[in-house]
Amino acid sequence: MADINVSLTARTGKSEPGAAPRLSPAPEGEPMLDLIELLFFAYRNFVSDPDEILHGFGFGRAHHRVLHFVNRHPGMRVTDLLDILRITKQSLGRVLRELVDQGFIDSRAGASDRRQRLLYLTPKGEALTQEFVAIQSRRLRRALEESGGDARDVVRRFLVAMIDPEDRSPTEKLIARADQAVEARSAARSRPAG
Amino acid sequence: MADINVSLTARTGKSEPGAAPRLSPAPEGEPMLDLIELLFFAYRNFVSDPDEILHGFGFGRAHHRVLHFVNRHPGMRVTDLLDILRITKQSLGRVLRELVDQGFIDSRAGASDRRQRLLYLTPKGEALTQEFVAIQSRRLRRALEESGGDARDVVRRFLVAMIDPEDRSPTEKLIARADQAVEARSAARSRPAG
DNA sequence: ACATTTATGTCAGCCATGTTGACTTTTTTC
DNA sequence: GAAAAAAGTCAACATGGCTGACATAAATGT
Repeated sequence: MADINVSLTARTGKSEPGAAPRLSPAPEGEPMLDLIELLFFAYRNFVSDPDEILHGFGFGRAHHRVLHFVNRHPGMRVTDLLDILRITKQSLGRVLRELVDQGFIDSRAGASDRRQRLLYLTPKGEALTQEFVAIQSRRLRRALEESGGDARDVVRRFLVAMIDPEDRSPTEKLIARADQAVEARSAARSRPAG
Repeated sequence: MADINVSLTARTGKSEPGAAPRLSPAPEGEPMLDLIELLFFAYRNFVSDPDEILHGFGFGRAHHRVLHFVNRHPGMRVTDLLDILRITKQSLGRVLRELVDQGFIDSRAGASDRRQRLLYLTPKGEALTQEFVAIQSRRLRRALEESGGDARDVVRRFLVAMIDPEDRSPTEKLIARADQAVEARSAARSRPAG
C-alpha cells in the first residue's frame, strides 16, 4: 500500500487520556469500522491470486467462479450454476462458451433429460482449478495458523453467520453435498475395480 | 439461493463409512474448499447491503468505497485515495466528480500546498456514509455474536493475516490513524469551547 | 395428438468500472 | 528558471454485469 500519508486534520497526537467513554451513546451499537476495512483488504488480496493466473489465459474473475463451482459439482446443470452465481443466463453464457471452446469445460447432454447440458471439467480445466484451490487454500491455512487454535471453527461459524439467514441452510447443504461427492470420487479411485 | 438441485454423478448416498482417511496424501495441505466458498457467499451479501441503497442514487460500489475512506480520513488527498483503492486516477476521477457534483463530497485546495485537493464529506455525504457503516456493522455484530465469545479478536487476527504481508502493517496503521482521528473529533465535540 | 412448459442458447444493446496513453494546468521544489 | 509533483481531462478499450426479444429441442400435461 506504499505507506499512505494521510495528513489528518486532527494532528493533536494522543487522544485525551481519560476521555469520557462515549458521550453520544451510539444508538445502533458499536460501529465495526476496522472489520469493514479489513474485510475489504483481505478479500481483495484473496481474489487477486487467481486473477493473476487467469489473466494469462485471457480470462477473468467470472471464469474462475464457473470453474470453481463446476469442479465442486461435476455434472451440474446450467440452471444450477445460474442459481448459485445469481447472474443472468446471458452473462454466464459468454464465459461458459469461452471455457467450453477453449477446452476447459465439457458440456454433455443429460441422459435422462436431453434438454439439460451437464457440465464437467476437462483434465485441462481440472488442472487450472486445482491451482486456484491450492493458492487460496494456502493463504487461508496460513492465516488460520496465525489466528490461534480454534480459529478455523470460529472463522467458519463467523462466515456462515455473515450470510443472509435465508441462504444459510441451502449454502451449507451445497457445501456438504460437494464435500461428500469428493469423498465418494476419491473412494472410487482407491478401489478402481469398483 | 432457492435450494439448488445438483444431481451429482455420485448418487450412491452415504460415503463409505470406514473409508480410508485420505490415501492420496494431499501434498499441498488440506484444501479449504468450504472456507473459499463461504467467503465468496459472505462477501457477496456483505457488499450487497450498501449496493442496494447506492442504486437509488444512481451510484455503485465504487462510490461506496470513496465515501467510506473519505469519511475515515477527512481531508485526505486524492493521491492517498488512489493509493488505498489501487485504481487509476481516471477511474477515480469519474466517481469523484459525480460525488462532488451531487454534493456528497467537498474538495478544497490545501492550505500549505495549494496543488492538493483535500477531500471532505458534506453533511449529506456523512449521512449516507453513516447508513452504510450502520448496516454493515449490524451484520458483523450479529455474526460475531453467533460465533462465540472471543470471535471478534479471532476474526480480526484472521482478516489481518489474510492480507499480503507487505500490506499488513500499512493497513493496520491506516486503521489505527483513522480510529484515533475519530476519537479526537468526538472529544472535540464534547468540549465545543475547545 | 397437441399445447404448454422447461432448459438452453443467442442477438443486440446498455451500463458500471476497470484499464492505457497522451496531454494540460497549477504549484512547489531544487 | 527548470524540473517535479498534484490534479484533472480526453479518447479508446475490456470485462462483466444488465434488459428485452426470440429460437430450438425436449419433456409434460390434458
